Amino acid sequence: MSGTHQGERRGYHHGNLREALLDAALELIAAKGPAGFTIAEAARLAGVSPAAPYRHFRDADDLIAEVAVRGFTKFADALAHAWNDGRPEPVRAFEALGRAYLAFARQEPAFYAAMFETRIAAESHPGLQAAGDRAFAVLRDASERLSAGLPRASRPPPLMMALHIWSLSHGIASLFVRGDPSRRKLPMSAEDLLEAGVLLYLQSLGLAGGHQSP
Amino acid sequence: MSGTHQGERRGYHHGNLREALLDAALELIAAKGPAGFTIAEAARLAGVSPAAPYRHFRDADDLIAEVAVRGFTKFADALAHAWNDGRPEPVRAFEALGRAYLAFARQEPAFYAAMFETRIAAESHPGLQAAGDRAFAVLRDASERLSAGLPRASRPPPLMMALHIWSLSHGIASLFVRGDPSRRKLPMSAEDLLEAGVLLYLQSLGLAGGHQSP
DNA sequence: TGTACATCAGTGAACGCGCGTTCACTGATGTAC
DNA sequence: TGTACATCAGTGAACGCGCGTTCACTGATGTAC
Repeated sequence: MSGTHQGERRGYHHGNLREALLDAALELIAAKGPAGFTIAEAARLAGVSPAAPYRHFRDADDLIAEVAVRGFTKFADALAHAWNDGRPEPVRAFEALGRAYLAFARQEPAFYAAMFETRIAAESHPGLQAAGDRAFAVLRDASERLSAGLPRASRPPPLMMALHIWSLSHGIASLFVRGDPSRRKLPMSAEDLLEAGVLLYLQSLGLAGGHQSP
Repeated sequence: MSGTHQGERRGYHHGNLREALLDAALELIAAKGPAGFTIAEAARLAGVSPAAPYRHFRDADDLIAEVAVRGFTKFADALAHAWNDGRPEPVRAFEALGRAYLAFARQEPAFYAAMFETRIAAESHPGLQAAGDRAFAVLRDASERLSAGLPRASRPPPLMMALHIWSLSHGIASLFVRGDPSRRKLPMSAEDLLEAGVLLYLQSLGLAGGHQSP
């Protein structure tokens, strides 16, 4: 994935500037937050004049939106892989999904920040809304599957269930996972906190019937 | 100089510049997000030269941290008022607490952003950590009260319970409540989403036993 | 196969801008006597 | 009560900086014939 790093100076034409700028943006966001990113510095990191990025992106928001789109795509893939179509067993797969959510926030803080901590209007960048929807769809599908195993009376709307789990995961990720100095300490790991929360939630629905999983 | 607010120009000395700068910061954060705030613009809004703020704040982070401290204080008050010491009845009071959480995020988006969407290190500003802790303590105390009413076997650690509710509330607030164009639409109100989530959660503990509250 | 030409992608210089920050200053306010 | 003086709080000019953005340009690449 690194793409362009070793001494393959290609002379006048960079050859892969678009990708190099997206990489640079990730690096800068990781180091200084989404607000610390500038087009000029990304160009410098890519070894290119400050005017060059304008051949590929309209402005900084356009570039960050593209980072967010790619982040959502990776995110959706990671969630789908963890859910694994409900195998080997829906409740366990659902817990794996939660762990994958936090793992992404932990391992890809720059993507996560571009996806959730910027104020770019989804309408202005067409693919963005769709990419976010694809990630959410994994959660919604998983919720539907879990819900289908319940007696009709105690069956909650799967969409609501997905929103609850997403909100809980995002809340834990943004309060406790990020490596920033401003985050506060937890008496347990974020993963354990989320898993306990999800288990209690499912328990109230009659799933995961009360056992404390080891 | 457009004059300050109502003709109370006090001449050379502003008289209340510190407060005026904090107000200006709130206004700017509300309009452009925490990243859009600058000392120079706050000075302009307060009708004062760009050097004046340095008599009161070391730099922009120092000012924003002070906004965050005041935000946490207001937030703690609002939560405590809603919880009302568990009256008239703990579960209902707990739901009121959740509504108060979202109401604050909705009505004071600038405070909320200063509190949760900036990257100021809590250690660098001494009062900040303490102010945040005071707000969280309301939630923790409420959780302790609820937990105390449970049979010892099914009693979860109150701290964990408070962290779950806080995370769920914060997740819903940051994903769905803010007035930004980037937020996505919900098929229900954020308040209803949170209330349903809290009820299901409490239900799993044996509280709020399964009834759908009107 | 070679050449002329079109298009593409990056250059480098320049500009205006707003910001952070410093400095010696000065008007206003408070206080000792 | 008046006056001298100290302290406080804001001024205004200045600086260096990095950013966004533009422009005519030019080297590199692709293609028609």
